[in-house]
Amino acid sequence: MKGLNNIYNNLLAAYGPRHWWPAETPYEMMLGAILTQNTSWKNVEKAIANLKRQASLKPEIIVELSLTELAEMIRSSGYYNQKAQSLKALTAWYSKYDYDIEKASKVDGSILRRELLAIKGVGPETADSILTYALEKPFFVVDAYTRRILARFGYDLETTYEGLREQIERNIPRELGIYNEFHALIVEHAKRHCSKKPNCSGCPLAEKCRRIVN
DNA sequence: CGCCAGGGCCATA
DNA sequence: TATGGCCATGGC
Repeated sequence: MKGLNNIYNNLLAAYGPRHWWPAETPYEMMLGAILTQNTSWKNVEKAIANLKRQASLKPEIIVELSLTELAEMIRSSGYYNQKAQSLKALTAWYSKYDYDIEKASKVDGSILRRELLAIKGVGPETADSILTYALEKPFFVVDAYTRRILARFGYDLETTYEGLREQIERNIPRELGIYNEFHALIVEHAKRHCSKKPNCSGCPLAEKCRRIVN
């Protein structure tokens, strides 16, 4: 992936540091990762606002809620029955560490990743988001935007999730800060200039990035 | 009306 | 391993 670092630097220059993830606490970040699955962030914000109002967004309160109550609070995020169960399962996992992100972070990253992937409703993207943005373990977060943008710029990409993640990780410095910003910048850029329809007209970086890659 | 949004699970071949 | 159906709201 020739020039991937250069692509990153151009995105950073264009948009500045994003300082992700948009959440006040690690627990809020983790729930947000579930809620945003295949769902616009706008719909997630309403769900999070409800959880703050009605459960103070505390795991000790979430565990006491019935599935029906929880589902109703997150209704706006879609798939609310499945996601309510996923939030419960994730919270149950977190309880092993006494709802303490510092305790969880003491565990090796690859072990945490296996634990997260064992939770029903947590797939590779959600796991890597939680690892990077809550647990501070660097695993590059691959989402639909990542694949679309890199393909649009002209890279030849691995087809599987793990394949693409490792391909990217081989081509940028293995640093938490880089992983954190790069993924956030990709989302920012995609929302503005990389819709599903291949419309690169109007994208301020399209030409430059294609030159870097080719 | 259809398409899309910061996926993942499950059944099937 | 790679498709296909399913989950579901809200914005456009």
